[in-house]
Amino acid sequence: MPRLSPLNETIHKQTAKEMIRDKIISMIASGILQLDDELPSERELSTMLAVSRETVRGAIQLLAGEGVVQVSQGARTRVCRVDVTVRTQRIGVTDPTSINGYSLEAVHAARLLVETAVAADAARHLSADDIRRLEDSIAAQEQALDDPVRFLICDREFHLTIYYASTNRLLADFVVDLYTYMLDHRRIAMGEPGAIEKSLEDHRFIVRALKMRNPEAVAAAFSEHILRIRDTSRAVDERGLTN
Amino acid sequence: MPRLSPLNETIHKQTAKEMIRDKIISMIASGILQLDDELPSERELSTMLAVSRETVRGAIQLLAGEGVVQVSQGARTRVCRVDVTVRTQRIGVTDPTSINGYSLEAVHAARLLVETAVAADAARHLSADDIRRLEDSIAAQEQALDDPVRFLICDREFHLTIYYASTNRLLADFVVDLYTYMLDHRRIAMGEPGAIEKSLEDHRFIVRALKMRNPEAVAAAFSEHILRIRDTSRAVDERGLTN
DNA sequence: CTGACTGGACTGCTTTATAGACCAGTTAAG
DNA sequence: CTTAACTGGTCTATAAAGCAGTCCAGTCAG
Repeated sequence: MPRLSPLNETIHKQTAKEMIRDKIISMIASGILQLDDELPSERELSTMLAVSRETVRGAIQLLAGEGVVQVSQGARTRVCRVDVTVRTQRIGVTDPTSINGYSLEAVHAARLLVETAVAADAARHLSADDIRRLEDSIAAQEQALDDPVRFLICDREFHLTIYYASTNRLLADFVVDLYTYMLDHRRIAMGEPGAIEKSLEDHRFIVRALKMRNPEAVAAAFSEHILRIRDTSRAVDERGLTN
Repeated sequence: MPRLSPLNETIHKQTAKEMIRDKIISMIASGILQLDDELPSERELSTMLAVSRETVRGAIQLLAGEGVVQVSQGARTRVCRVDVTVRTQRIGVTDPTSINGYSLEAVHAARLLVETAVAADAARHLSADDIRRLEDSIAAQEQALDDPVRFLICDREFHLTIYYASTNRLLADFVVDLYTYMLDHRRIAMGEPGAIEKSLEDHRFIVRALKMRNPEAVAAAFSEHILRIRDTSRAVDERGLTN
């Protein structure tokens, strides 16, 4: 047993407070909660998440301390910062070249391998309903060309619809994880001139291939999309190093 | 946001006691601790796992209650049952056709896609040291032909050595997860006549391809290995249904 | 036999989370 | 404008989990 010795791993204790904090942060990072949105009330959250109100309050206090939310007595708590990440927030280190300890290049490579396969599988099982949802998403993306955050929300809807149309839920969940890991980096990358337009173009191309139900074409289109994301990501990193 | 609504997920609180319990169970399930083996002493475990002795004692009490270990004052605690699973133990349901909620077929498909890619990458980066370790493992496997549990321990060493020789740690970790998920099912499958011999043969073939540093050959050999495992697994399931 | 180990038991303490009550500020409907 | 129903802020009492340290009792090998 030379490489793995489970006995020596220390356990990772996390308080309920921190778990709830992370849960709220991930809602913000994924765009479910947007800038200036109201959080559910403390009492609502406590029943939703099945913890006491004190615990919810603890989590919100942490978030307030980090400047992520603005609390004010009598009124609901509001989101006032959206540049957050679950993991980096917890560890306290922000390393733009790695996600959850994995290099960005590793994530790109994994997406290239798995996501194309998942998408190809989705091409075989996409329902008419799914296709309509994808087209709706594209229409929404066209309306969000100058709002990176809103665009990313549509982008998420678009990608997740495809992932969950595949028949292998294990791989779909894995790909969703990868996609979620990348969200913060994508938000930065979306600031690049032309990045949003290019993404939209890729999405249109992917939908066209999906409607033809041609797995190979879908895989190719997805591969191109991911490679473009990778190159943008590399460019941002390069520029980040010279700044 | 039609498919995911993280707000309604209840949080999953797990006490340190339970985490340690699961950790010990997974050591038993993976064959690191075998029948009649002694557990490390409570004081050793507490320093190893960085928790208090009380917590370790709590975990052991849970295990004793489930009949997994036998404690006796003065002497060390011993393993007295090995038919355990981390997940099923916790959920209380045993479904032989699914792992962690994913269908066995999904796991096989995922392995087929990802594991072959990881193995091919490993072929390009395998060190001489790794090759020696693989050959040692094969020798050990030859000595364990009539002991399924011991064989599986060697099998694990063999597979993990290859996984971690690849350059993409994200995919390697993923594949290790898949492999670990399958351990219980493989223990059952190893009872099939000829299963161990076939596996050993596959391993020899894989090592030959690895030594040639031929990624395509390695991928092909791995693919064959996984397909064989899948077929054995299917056969066991079929038989299980007719019983 | 004996001494060094093992698990068993107990105390005191801190931290975390729960449940419930009440106060104070906000907001929108009447 | 008034008010009633919300919101967050505060406080209590209680329970549980975990930690640290100590001492007891059984086991086992030198």
